[in-house]
Amino acid sequence: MTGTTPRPRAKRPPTIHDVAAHAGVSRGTVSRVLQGGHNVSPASREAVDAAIHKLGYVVNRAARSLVTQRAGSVAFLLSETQDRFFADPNFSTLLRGCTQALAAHDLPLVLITAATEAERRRITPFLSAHHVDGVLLISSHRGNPMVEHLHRAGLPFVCCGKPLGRRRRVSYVAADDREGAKDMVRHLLGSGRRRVATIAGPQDSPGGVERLAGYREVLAEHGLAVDERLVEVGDYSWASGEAGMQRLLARAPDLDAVFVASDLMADGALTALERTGRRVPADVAVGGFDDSPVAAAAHPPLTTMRQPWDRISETMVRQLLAQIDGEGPASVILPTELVVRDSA
Amino acid sequence: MTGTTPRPRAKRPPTIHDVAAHAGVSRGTVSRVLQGGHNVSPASREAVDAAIHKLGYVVNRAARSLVTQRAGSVAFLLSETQDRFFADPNFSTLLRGCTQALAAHDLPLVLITAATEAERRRITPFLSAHHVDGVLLISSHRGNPMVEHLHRAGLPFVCCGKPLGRRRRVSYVAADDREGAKDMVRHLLGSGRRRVATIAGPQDSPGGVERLAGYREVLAEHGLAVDERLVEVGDYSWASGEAGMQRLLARAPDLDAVFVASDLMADGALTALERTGRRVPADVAVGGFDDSPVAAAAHPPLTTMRQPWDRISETMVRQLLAQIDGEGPASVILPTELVVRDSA
DNA sequence: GGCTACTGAGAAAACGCTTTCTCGACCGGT
DNA sequence: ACCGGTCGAGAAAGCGTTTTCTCAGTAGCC
Repeated sequence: MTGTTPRPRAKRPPTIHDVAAHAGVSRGTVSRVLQGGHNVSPASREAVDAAIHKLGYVVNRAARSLVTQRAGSVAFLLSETQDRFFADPNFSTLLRGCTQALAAHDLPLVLITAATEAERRRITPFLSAHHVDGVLLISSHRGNPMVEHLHRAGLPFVCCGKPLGRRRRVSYVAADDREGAKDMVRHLLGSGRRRVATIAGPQDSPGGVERLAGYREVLAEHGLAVDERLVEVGDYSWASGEAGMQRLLARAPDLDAVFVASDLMADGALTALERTGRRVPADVAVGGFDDSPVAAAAHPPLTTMRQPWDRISETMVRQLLAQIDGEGPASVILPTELVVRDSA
Repeated sequence: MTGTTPRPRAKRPPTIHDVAAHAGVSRGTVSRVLQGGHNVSPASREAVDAAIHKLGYVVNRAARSLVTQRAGSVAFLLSETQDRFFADPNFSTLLRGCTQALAAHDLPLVLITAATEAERRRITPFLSAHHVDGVLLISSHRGNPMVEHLHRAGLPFVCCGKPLGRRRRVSYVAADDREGAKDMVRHLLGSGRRRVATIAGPQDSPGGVERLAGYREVLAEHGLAVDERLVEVGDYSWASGEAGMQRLLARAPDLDAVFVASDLMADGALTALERTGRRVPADVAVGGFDDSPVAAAAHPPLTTMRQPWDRISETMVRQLLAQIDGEGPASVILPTELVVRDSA
């Protein structure tokens, strides 16, 4: 299986010392140039730049970290049940966005999972020891212990989604779930539907709570009493959407629209509707949430609510960098966008 | 600024020096204990352990890196077109698996994307400077420049999937695409089908090539001539599956089975089949590949081929660590598993 | 001309750790 | 007693940066 081929053992990369020697200046001067160079004459700067280029010098981040007391990297911390997030296309979009936003600042992204208690124990020292300069916290379920951990460790962090814990003054960036839900329900009502049901998300997640609240608000706004038989709660999974729809149909066969808090659940709901012979959107209009790939692939394609993931990731990174630079926590809520397809 | 400014000295985390003082030994002894401690008496070891625990000491990785000349982290390098991978559930599984396998070795995973030329230019110095100890390379399209880059940088790396470049002796871990495809086609033939078509993956990806080769092999094995009208090539996307199926049906309306090289394409194919009134599996049997979430959610649920992602990630990490420890490159091919559902 | 003020750049002190190197202590064998 | 050998542990030399601190040189200003 293994033939031992001597891998070309890389010769030591050049150090600041080599650059200094080549440029005929001291190490300190090279460092000053590296830092953007105040107190450096144009001649020196030029000589140093030339030497850097010629030797292919790259700063040694470990050495820099040691003296600056900064890690020079940021963690992307998944403290949610893994499957829920890793399987979620939104997660991928967010991860990609954060990676790229950080890359622009020359900050590598360190991926950390902390779903189980064992994992949390393992990473806690890592975080307290400030092996990263800050944390992008992907989690939202109520009472997440990481929020408290991070706060105590004095580590800057920004949550994705409004945290449901009791601690206030936590920095977070979120889509406007409530407004998004309201827009979607208004859209359903706008097409003349009057018996609008909902399949909400889990009530220990901010999205689940807010989207349901938005649903109720709009019904009230339109003078429609909320009929609790029209409300189901799922867990964002396909199966829970299908099951929820079945229960709704059993309790309220006359419903003519349903707002589902995730596309995956909505796709499940479509299956349940189809099985009972109902046509979408003719008999029942269906509105999803997320604009995930499954929405476009559904039968019929789902009308849904797009979350601004690009802006969310970008904003999270901006907020985190601001905190690392000493600013206080802040929260940002970004608007969602209605995507009209065939289902409503 | 002449007087002593009473700067609120942020309390530094404890260093090896503090531990040594507490334990009444020298710094060297503490370090020896940290390294697993040879040449340390039980008494000293105990004293040091107690001090570490009491002070909550955590090693400073930057300082360690500086002296050991090791980064103490590993990169997960996505050098594929981002969308193709970030949207892929397999990618998430792989990423999660690698993160956890590395965590067991106390190695943080650094996520890096290098899809565009600009990004590649940005990360090349990072890699050549050995800011990571090794790379898990997620890419496969032909002639990926990163393979050459990494080799030149003398950085250990393991590819996910067999690289198609000309350089040999590259370490890689892959699912047995060819055997998997063969098993699936055999399964289709086993249910009595005789006009088995295929929608292959892109022919610049190893999976695409191998799965198509497996298809051809099994047909030959059964004494069936390969009818080129039964072969379509897609790009793994839903849309390309739908379009491919349409073209197949136009060219060969009598086909009674189709082996599709990805579940997403297979789902698209189902839609195309449904539109022409064909029933699955009664009229046409459909076999997918990947066992992605969409497979279970499809109508009907897809029979598919599961890739052993857990074992793949685990094996990749093991191979990488071996290389970092000086061993030569090696390649491992892992078997796939048929998942029978309703579509075939 | 004698101050101060500023600029550019070298010398050197950290930063926290690993790893020699050295040395004393202790052991058994002659 | 003497001697090679082993073992435990302190002293100290770095690892490659950044950041003082210092100082020579040069203006600027009365």
